Amino acid sequence: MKINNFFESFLKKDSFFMNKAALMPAYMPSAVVYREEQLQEVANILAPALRLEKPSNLFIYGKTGTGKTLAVKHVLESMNEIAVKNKIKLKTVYINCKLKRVADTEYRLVAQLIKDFGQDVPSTGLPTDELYNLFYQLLDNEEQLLLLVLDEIDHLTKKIGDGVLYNFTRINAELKKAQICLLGISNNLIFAENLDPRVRSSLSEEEIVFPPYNALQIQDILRKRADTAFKEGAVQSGVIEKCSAYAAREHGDARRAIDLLRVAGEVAERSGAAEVGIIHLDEAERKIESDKIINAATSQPKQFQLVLYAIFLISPQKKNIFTGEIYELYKSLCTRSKFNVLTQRRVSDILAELDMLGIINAKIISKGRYGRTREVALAIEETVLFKLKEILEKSLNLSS
DNA sequence: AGGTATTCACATGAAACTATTCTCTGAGTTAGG
DNA sequence: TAACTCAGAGAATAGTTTCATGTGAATACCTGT
Repeated sequence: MKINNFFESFLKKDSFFMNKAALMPAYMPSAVVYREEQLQEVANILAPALRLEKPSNLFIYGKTGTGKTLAVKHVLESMNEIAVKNKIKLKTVYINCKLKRVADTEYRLVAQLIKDFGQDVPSTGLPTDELYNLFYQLLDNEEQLLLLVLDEIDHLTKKIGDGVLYNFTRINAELKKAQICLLGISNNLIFAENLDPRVRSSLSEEEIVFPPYNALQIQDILRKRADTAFKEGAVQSGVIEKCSAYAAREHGDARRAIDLLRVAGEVAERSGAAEVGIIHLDEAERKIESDKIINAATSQPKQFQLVLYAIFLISPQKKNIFTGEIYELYKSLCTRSKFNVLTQRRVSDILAELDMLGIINAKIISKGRYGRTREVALAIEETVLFKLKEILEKSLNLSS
């Protein structure tokens, strides 16, 4: 009954949101603003594709939330439109290499490509070169040009090296009828430096850098999104300004600003406030931070959680913890709760990964005569720590 | 005192192994003609 | 004889282990003054 009442009043109370999708990460606005220059450049470079001449391979750099993906998708879309209208055999494929279990290995990348050509391949069991062969056949059975966008390409090479890219750059030589043009997108500005020189030179025949947005631009972007997302008058004045100031201070990350605004809206709505105010922004920022960390921690495998839990246990007494101490405690935790014990080698890697996730701060120090080790400290707030600790205890079902 | 050499406690790298998931193949089995 | 079943071989992948090598600076050990 109580629940019923709750839903009733939930329905009656009208939401701030008109179209929340406009603040979701997947949203594609109809126009890209403040990226005209880059947009034009991309278009210039890719335009020959419409005449079925292979454009230069293109490489796009820029930090997160600078509109790279958006701009490229826009260009692709309009090229597709024109290609369809004029019956040009141009095919564009967009692949995000970061997506786990979709395109984060060589095999899966090619499998994904084949899928885009309308064929299905098993997720495992076949040799990789068979996939390549199938892909060649599909591609080469008619005269066409493939525009292949590899988003977050740095993740791919970090994980499996640049051999794949080398293969792709060489494909053209083997194709008879079709042509393939590569377009890489990377968040990492120095990504190409540790790439095979051959790959680098052929991959980045052209390069475009996307600069961060400045505060005013973010503000404008934000306001446009907010206009579609929120109902009239739902957002207090000053909120958008503050929100964009936050994001600009970081590094001009528009996505973060948009997330922040959406979460602030949700927070405000849940707390029953009359409109979205500046207080909600602060809370939203905290919530995003803590959600991110809790999410990261709980989605890790059990062994990671055990290591993390060991750190939790030691941290109240000591500020700087060393690998050895963590490992000892971890070992006893394992035996006590009947998990198998991993080697110190592995735990060392796990610590490095926890550091990457931003859950701990690990610094490698030398204690001179007393060896070299990681100096580990927790990187999370008290409140989050408590919550996380509880969750871990439950999921590992150990207490005390 | 000043300079080298040691030494610790891990870090870092490479290769190999394990378990799981999946396909493909061919031998053996079954059922229908 | 065609269709079916099922075990075994081969792949891809994630997570580890094993073995080998690297490393920064506090100490131990010299050395000459």
